[in-house]
Amino acid sequence: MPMEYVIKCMRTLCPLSDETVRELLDCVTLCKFPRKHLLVKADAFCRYAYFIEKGFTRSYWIVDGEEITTSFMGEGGIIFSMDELYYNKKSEEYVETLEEVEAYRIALSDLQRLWRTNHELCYWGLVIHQNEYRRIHQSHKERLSLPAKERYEAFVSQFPNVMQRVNLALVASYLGVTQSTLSRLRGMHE
Amino acid sequence: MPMEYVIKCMRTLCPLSDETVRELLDCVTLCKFPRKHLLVKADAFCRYAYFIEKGFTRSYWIVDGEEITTSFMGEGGIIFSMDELYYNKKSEEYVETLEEVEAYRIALSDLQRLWRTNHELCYWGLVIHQNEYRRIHQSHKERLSLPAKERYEAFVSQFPNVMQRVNLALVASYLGVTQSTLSRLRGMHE
DNA sequence: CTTCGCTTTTGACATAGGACAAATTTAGAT
DNA sequence: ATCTAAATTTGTCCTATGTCAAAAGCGAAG
Repeated sequence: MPMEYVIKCMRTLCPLSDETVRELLDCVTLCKFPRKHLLVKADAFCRYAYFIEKGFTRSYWIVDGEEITTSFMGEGGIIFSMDELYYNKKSEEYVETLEEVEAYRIALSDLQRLWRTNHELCYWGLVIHQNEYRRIHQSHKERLSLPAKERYEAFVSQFPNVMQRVNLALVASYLGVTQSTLSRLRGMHE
Repeated sequence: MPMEYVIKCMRTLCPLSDETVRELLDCVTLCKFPRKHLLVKADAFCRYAYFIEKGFTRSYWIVDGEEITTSFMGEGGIIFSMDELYYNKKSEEYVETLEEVEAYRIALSDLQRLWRTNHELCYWGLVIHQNEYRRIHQSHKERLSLPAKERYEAFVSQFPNVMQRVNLALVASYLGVTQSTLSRLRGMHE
């Protein structure tokens, strides 16, 4: 059955009738991408969102030539350009695969249409936005109130597997410190 | 007509039929609050969301005795505790009025019910979450990539009227600097 | 097993912004 | 106008983190 894992994740968030799932499946194509593939490019339209069935990605900006990682996304997650989906503008962010990725692709126009016409999917969209909003709000708080070392520790306990799967520099830019500083931080205390 | 301004704002975000507006109005009560009133308290349930018709509020955390302002909200905005609305947990944040506020109050349970039963309102909920998510994501980027002075300048041009309406310390904690630093920053260059 | 390239660690020094306290300005009350 | 409390500015010193560059470490390809 296609989208098994993705659908399971969606159904943990809110109820979706079989009819709704069928509607969604009608709009979806399975794709495979190699490691280091750019799913979304800055300053371009991408036209699709991706439901990750397998693999791992990161989103980042380039500011003054520096990459700033803004999020990591794994199985069950959904990838898209906010600028494009919300405002029909070119993306400001990149999204790249960190491993080989299997994902279900959906046209942004279909996703928008489904949100407008199908209440269940609209509610699911609301719920993922709520969760994401809460998450980013929390990390905002941590950035304002915790010193770098504790932010690192919070990161490790929130994403225990990520440190093994990606290299230091990416996590450093996610935490808002330099790679050297992060290296020193984790050198301390064990 | 009640909720004139609020409804107008909502309708700039997405279409709402008169029937839907009536449904919403049925759940809503007008309230007035004095300056410095706590609309939402941390570590407590508040049970309501507020549509601001007139006035100005701020949300904040208290971390180690320090207040950290996380957002300002004015006319047309909606106030609620994420923890409570999303997860039925006690609020972690405070929300206080910075001026006299007129707001329409709705029970969180009614808001949740409306989102579940009324597609138009659910879609409106999705849109406000999209916008808020985009905004916080952007400010996250600024915090990671801009030095304090430029973040201050970005703040001033984004909320030109806020600096006049609130005192320095609140903006400082919003920007993640101390009051003295912010004072020095704006002293520079004019 | 050696080599080449990538990643991480370490070192020396520089600096933005923090902490704390005092001085000054501003704005309500009387 | 005057007094008082609150808000802002300023001074001094301090620390966490940045910058830049060099040195290790490590893993895949020959």
